[in-house]
Amino acid sequence: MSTPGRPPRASDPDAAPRGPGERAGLTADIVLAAARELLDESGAEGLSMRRLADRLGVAPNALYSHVPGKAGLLDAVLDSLLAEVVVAGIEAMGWRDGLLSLMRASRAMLLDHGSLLPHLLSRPMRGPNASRLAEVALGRFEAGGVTGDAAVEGLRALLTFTFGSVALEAPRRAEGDSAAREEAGRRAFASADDARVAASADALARRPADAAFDTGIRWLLEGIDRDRGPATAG
Amino acid sequence: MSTPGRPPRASDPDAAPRGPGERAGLTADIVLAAARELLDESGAEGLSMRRLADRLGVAPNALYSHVPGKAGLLDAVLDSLLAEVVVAGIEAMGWRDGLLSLMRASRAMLLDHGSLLPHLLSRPMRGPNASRLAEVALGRFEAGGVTGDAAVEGLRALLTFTFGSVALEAPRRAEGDSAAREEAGRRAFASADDARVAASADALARRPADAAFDTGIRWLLEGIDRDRGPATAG
DNA sequence: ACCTGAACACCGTTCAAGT
DNA sequence: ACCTGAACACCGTTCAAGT
Repeated sequence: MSTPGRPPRASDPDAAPRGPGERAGLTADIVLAAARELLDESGAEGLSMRRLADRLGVAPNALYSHVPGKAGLLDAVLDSLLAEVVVAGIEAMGWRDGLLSLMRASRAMLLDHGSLLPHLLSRPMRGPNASRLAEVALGRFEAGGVTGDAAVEGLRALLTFTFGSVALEAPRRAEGDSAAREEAGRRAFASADDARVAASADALARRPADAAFDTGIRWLLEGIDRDRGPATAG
Repeated sequence: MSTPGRPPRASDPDAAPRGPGERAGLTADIVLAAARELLDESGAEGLSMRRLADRLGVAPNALYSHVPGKAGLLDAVLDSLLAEVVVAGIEAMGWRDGLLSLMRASRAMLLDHGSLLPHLLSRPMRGPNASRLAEVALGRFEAGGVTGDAAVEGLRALLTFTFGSVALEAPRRAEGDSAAREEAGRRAFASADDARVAASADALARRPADAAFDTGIRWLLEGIDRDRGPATAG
């Protein structure tokens, strides 16, 4: 029971097949929304142009009327995810606590979409939400008396650690059966030829706790704080 | 003028085509060496099973007699690259300088093979050379009075920063015309709605100096040193 | 401008068969 | 045990053509 009027809507399974020239009613926003659905369901590996087109009920190449290509689509998906990174009341926190909270929130979002990290790392981050987050971070540095190039270098160090953390953890979270894998790792380390590795097999195989992330960020913030120069204490 | 004796060697273009059952003379080491050649020539993107088989003069599926699959092959390639990470005289250095040198050397190797980093991050590092490097690092921590779980946590923090650094820099080094891209980034940041981002456009667009890596590692080492407890100073 | 059909040039891996 | 031939189930993207 599809509606009698043409053209048929995209993704309507009852619709008669479209011929060339018949509109499917796609827009860039519809494509982006469907891409995010597909991403949440099956990760970045499952997000292909062909599967996306299939879901929208169009031919694969129809997407290229609304999106510049796969890389550009993933750029848009990533920026829409960055929009969800928000730390309420960050201005009321101390500057170091505020930056820690911001990195925690970014890490949490990225861990939820870990399969997208390779793309994030390989592309320049210039979307509006990346810019907004950088602005918030630079504002917190400023509140702590860190300005100019020092703030940019500090921010880069925090992001380096944050991205490294997600890059190491996301693939392990994506794999199921983590207990069995951890045990396999423990045995592999324990049987190594290297004495200290064998002795620390348990710790080496153990997945890092969230607290280890906080600790690393705090070490960096401490270093940034000290390099700011002791004269500026307020 | 190929040698009259059969079976023809792999990768000999003059050889007559082989039928099923005729040996090509492959071994796992030959496959690994050819994979490293292909990697150096065209990066991880150019390293496909089919291209590798083509180079060796065999059918694509012939590789599966010597290698468990592409992931296992890349594991072996990575471990063979880790074998080249060596810091001469590391025991004579202070423990912190030794660890900094080790991270620098690891970073340099990974930057030279940046296209392999996604695979490194997505797989557990359990090869013999990964183990050897972990042993060296744990030995340096021990020399500094950091032992047990604290040493493992410290090493993980250093690797998190190192991998993050390579993950952010390698894609940008792989792209040519870096001056033009940097200028494009500068303009994008300068025209952002966010005031601090626009004001720091130059610094944000600038590629990080090698010194920024050293600084981040030193901050982490300082934090590790302090958390070791002040009583153990030697 | 938006969409279809068909094609191009690839992937990694598996299965059956030959020696 | 080692290799070939053929196939499966995919990719992203481009080109020409239709309305």
